[in-house]
Parts: sequence; C-alpha cells; structure tokens
Amino acid sequence: MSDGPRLPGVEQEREEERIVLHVDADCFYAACERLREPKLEGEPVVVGMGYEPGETIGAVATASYEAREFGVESAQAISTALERLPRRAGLSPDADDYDPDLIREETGYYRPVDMDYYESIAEAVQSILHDCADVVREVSIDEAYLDVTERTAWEVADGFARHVKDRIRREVGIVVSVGAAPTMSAAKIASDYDKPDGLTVVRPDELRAFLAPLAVDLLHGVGPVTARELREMGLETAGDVAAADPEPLVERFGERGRELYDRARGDDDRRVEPKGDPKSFSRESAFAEPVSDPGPKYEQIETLAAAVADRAQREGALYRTVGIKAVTPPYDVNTRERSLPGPVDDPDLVDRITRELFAEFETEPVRKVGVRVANLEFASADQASLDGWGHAADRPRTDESGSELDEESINRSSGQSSLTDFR
DNA sequence: TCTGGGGTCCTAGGACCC
DNA sequence: TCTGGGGTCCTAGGACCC
Repeated sequence: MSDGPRLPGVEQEREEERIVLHVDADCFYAACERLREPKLEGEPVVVGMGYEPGETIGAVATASYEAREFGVESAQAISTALERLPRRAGLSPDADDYDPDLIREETGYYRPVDMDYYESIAEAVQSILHDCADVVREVSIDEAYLDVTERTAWEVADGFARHVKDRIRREVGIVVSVGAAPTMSAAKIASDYDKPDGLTVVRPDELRAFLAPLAVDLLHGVGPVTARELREMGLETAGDVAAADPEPLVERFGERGRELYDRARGDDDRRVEPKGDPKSFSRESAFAEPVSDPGPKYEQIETLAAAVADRAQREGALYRTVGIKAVTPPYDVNTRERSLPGPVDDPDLVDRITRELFAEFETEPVRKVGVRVANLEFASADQASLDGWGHAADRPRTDESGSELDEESINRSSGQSSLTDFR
C-alpha cells in the first residue's frame, strides 16, 4: 500500500485497503411475513407496530414495495396507511370486515409485528454472513457490515457479493441488497443505491466520483435537520461538502461536522468490529390518546419498569441509572433519570424510582411513557460470553451489590430522602 | 409527516473536586 | 474573598438510525 510520508502520531495506521460489504435485507418484516404466508407474494403488505389485527392504531414498521406504490411509508400512522391502502376485506363473506365493494387490487394485507419470528429468520441469515466473512457487525435485525478483505479481491468482489446474495436467497428465502466499498460508510450507501435486490460495488478509485453527485441526506448521520442546514449553507451534494471549507462545518456542527466532511470525501477509517455490549435497555408505550388520570399512567410505568428490569436480569446486566420518559402534547419529550452510587439488579428499586421520577407528570396529560435503565455493567468474568454463553447464576445478586450501598449515599445521589423508606 | 418502539451518540450547563 | 483552570460526573435534550 501507500508508502508516503506519515504524520508522527499516525504510525502504521495508514491501513491497507479494506473490502467492506454492507448487507441489508429488503423490507425485512414484510419478507418474513411472505415466507410463512406465500399468498402475500406480490401483494401489498404492511407490517404494523403497536398494531392489532383489525385496529387502526400503531405505526408502519415496514411496507412492501407494492404497498409503497399507494403512498404507504415507514413510520406512518396505521390510520393514514389505511386511508391510502384499505385493508383487504375479510376472506369469507361472513367475516366482520367483508366488503364486496372493495376492489382487490386497491387493498393490502396488514400484519402485526412478530419479532420472535423475524429473529429466527435473521439468525439464519446471520449464520450465512458469519460463514462468508471474518468479521461481522450486526447493526440491526436486518443489516450487517462484513469485512471480507481476506476472502475476496476487488477484481472479483461483485462475484463474491453475488454469492452472498444467492446463498441467502436460496437457503433462507430472503432478498438482500449488498454494497461493497473500501469503507463502512460508502458500503452502506452502496447497498442502498439500487434497492431492492441491489448489488453495487464501489472500488477505491471510484469512491469520490460515486459519492460526489449524491444528495447530502443520503450520507449516514444526515437527517432532515442537518440536511436543511447544509442546504442553507449552499451544500446540496456530497461533492459540495467534499469541496467545501471544513471550518464552517466544524463550527456549526462540532465533531459531526468534521465527520460529515470526511465521509463526503470518502474518508472513514473505522474498521468493521463486532458489536459490543448494549448501553441501555428501554421500553415505552403510547396511549391511544393523551391521558391525564394518574392511575393508568402509573400502571403503565409499573408494567414497563417490570419489563425492563426483567430484560436486564435475563441479559445478566446490572444498571446504575434508572430513567423515565413522558411525552406530553403536542409532542414534548421529557426525560428524567437518577443515578445510583453503584450498579444494581433490583426490580423493586426500578419500580420505586420510576414512580418517583414520574410524579412530576402525575396530573399532566401524557401521550406516551417510557422506562429505561443505563450505565449497564455485565457480570463478565468471561467476557468471552459475547455470544450469549453468560451464566445467569454467576451474576452478582442484588444482595451483594446492594449491601455495599449505604442509604445515605443513595439519598445523596438521588437528592431525595424518600428512598430510605424503600430499602 | 401530527407521531411507534428500541437504540446510539453528542452537547451543554451545573456540581464538585483539586 | 468576586475569584483560575482543568477534569469528571450527572442530567436533560436533541438528532439520528432502523
């Protein structure tokens, strides 16, 4: 690789070129539903979160391409989706929602999210990915980066990517889009480039030219807010950003500005690394409409607190911070959190702290509540338990860690005295 | 776009310490 | 006592991603 002059501090890290694949399943949830219900093939399919069959609440998690034709989009309210694409009427004339007047071609299938099932499909895909690469980073249930530098070469990278795609389709029945590039950020953009069923290879010498014409909001980390501000600065494309003076970007966006500039120029020295331990666990749930009555809100908080504590316990995690979220109309997100002097695994404590934190919103109208634990520590004598080999029994018990916490220090940290009563 | 759920990372101010 | 500078932790909020 390049043997040019090196900055003193940079040492050998002028890394040799990597070959990174980004693999992204197309409409993953909808594809899973088709897997177990083949009649959905070729039909508009909408998978809804917080959605129950027959209801109109919840939001679109995934819409198949056929459904998108009708204007159904991800994150849309189910009620809106239903206006644009009515539910396929009952299959039999005696079904509740049977409507002979609905034209089949203008209706779609609605299904609730079934995470357990999708996980099982994702595992099958992931095992193929691990088979095809030395390092795999799973970003989400349907997306992963692969470092395949040792498995292929640029001259044959498209064949290699094709092989990965074909295996997943043949062995699992899922269609993925693949991008290959010398950096993670470019591979990500490449996989998106010609979805669905895409395959885009960006060789090192093509990188800058590939990025240049892309709209700024295609860059990872640029959402609606940043895109607007960039346009206000006269920067429409990645090429504009790459050619710009980085100083104003850094001034305006801080560290992110520098990153933005680098990514737009194809500079990204992040290596593909396996995902580490999670940083937080949370659960939240929305009410059908804003609730003022304290009863249902506390009830919901209690349920969520128990679920979060249980999750932490199952995953062998201790937490040192407990927090709540209350979304008040029109859509104000309020968060409150409290840190403890030391890590605990104590569902009762989570319950009490969340109630205390929520008291502030007791009588306010609230449309959504959430519970979160953070500052996680994993009982990790064997950090080799990356793959879920951790033994729940080895986890420090509440009693042990709890006994180290004298009440005074808890009260000090919480700024409250009422906690004493609970311990 | 009037709004679901589970995450990550960054920023900024204040407390506190030396 | 009107007052330095640096570091770390905590909390709240915001942008973003899937």
